[in-house]
Amino acid sequence: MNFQINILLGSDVPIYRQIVEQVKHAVAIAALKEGDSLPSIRSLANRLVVNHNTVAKAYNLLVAEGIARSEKGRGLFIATHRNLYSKEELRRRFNESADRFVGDVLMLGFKKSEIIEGIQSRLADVAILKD
Amino acid sequence: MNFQINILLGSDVPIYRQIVEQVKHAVAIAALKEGDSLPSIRSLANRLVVNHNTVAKAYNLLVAEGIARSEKGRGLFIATHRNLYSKEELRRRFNESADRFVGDVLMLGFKKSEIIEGIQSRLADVAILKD
Amino acid sequence: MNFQINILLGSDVPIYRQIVEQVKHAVAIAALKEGDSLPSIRSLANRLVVNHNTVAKAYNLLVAEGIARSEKGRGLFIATHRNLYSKEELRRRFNESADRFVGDVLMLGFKKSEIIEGIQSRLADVAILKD
Amino acid sequence: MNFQINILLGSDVPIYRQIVEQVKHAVAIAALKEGDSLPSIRSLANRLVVNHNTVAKAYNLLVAEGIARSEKGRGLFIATHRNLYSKEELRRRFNESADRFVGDVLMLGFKKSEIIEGIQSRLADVAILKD
DNA sequence: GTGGTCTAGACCACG
DNA sequence: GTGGTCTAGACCACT
Repeated sequence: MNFQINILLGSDVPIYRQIVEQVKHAVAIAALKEGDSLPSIRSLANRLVVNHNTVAKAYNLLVAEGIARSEKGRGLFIATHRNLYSKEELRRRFNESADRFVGDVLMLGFKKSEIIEGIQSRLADVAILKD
Repeated sequence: MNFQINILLGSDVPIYRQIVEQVKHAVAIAALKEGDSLPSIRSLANRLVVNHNTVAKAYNLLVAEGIARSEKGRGLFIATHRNLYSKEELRRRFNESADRFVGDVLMLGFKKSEIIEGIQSRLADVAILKD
Repeated sequence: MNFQINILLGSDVPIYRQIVEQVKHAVAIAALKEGDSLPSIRSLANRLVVNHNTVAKAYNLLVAEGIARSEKGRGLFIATHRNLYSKEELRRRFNESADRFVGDVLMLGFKKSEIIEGIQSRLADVAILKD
Repeated sequence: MNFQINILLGSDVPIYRQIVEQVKHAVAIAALKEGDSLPSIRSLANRLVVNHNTVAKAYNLLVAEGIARSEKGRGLFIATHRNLYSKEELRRRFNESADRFVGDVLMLGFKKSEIIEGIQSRLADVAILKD
């Protein structure tokens, strides 16, 4: 299973949301498919060196959102894939993120060409991606 | 002066950050230029219907980042641009912003090509500026 | 951990700055090292008998200057040192600090030689450190 | 009369205190002697490009501290010279300023030798000084 | 428990 | 009028 979770401790986005979003992303790019199992709470908490309550919170959210389902005593499994957001919602979120990014780096003094190049370079580092 | 601040209450991004980002954006698109004055803390607080400390916090941040300068008893003004950060720090901050952005939008399911296009489109807005 | 903060109420230098300066000083003389935790906002506020927001403001400044890093729900820690500022900015800040200091003590009537001697004597305290 | 006042607008020490301290300093180094006249409020305010109330406040303080005396319709004159501070007070103030300066620049990463050199260089720029 | 955000309201210093 | 500091107390998110 080519599925991996990495968290940033210093980030402003909480750890449990990082986990949720990374699972969502893995589902979106089909790195995780229906029926695939997720690591156990304790093993993942152990691996990420975070409190197991944090992982539990993320898993609860995934279940609440219908992305995963829990089977008592067996673990967590990916549920049927559904489209998670509407097109408009996706575009709105994209623009929100993009505008913050652009504002930040423009104020740092980066030029347009440098911004494009920089993004391309960071994208190149990302391993598993369609396109 | 065609400069306006609007905030979204109930957003997950704190009010003071919304203010900071909008001022940054205004500077980036040259709606605010060196020497321009910002609305007074209390008048802006009044207009946005938030507490004046919230505006003060935003303004403090702008001062800390070298974007504005404060003159006691006179008000806040857009500062002359100076190269505050070292090359490494600039790169670090760029990567931090870029990784956050890339992480966010990849999780939303956008593809590399879409991300590049999206950024280019958002950058078009700031055509007035360098590069 | 031989680290203690004491404040003078009624001083003309604000409480939050006293805290910032004492933490900086502790780091300078290596009484605080990378990874060391700072007292929690509320416990320090309690101990100093000041409002927790005042401590929070001091801690925010330390984070902004890259001296500390905050981990939500865990506490504040001394950050790894990084070269935050550009050469020009470092020089500018040095000169700013130096000019303020020189101005202050010249106005007190100290002579050049006394100033140099005085600084050397204060620097002796931080003998543990570089150079 | 080799007496000059220069103010820093961006400083954290208020303009009126800068004026007071510079007059005190001039008295301390005998650039101003008993009976010397000070510039008129309006002329000084004009020269420094500050509000004349600010100059008036400074002059009031100088009179209140017994450093100057006002003669109605004629202007302000330096009063008899007295020692302004006790030795202990002077030393305490020196150390306070020195410690803040040292703390600041050490945190900026400057080394002891650089600090001494830097101070010497800034002192060299100061024009009128005994020693 | 931790830090982060916000409000309401006060007082001060400066111009 | 301006910004700066501080208090008291609330609520939230995270671990």
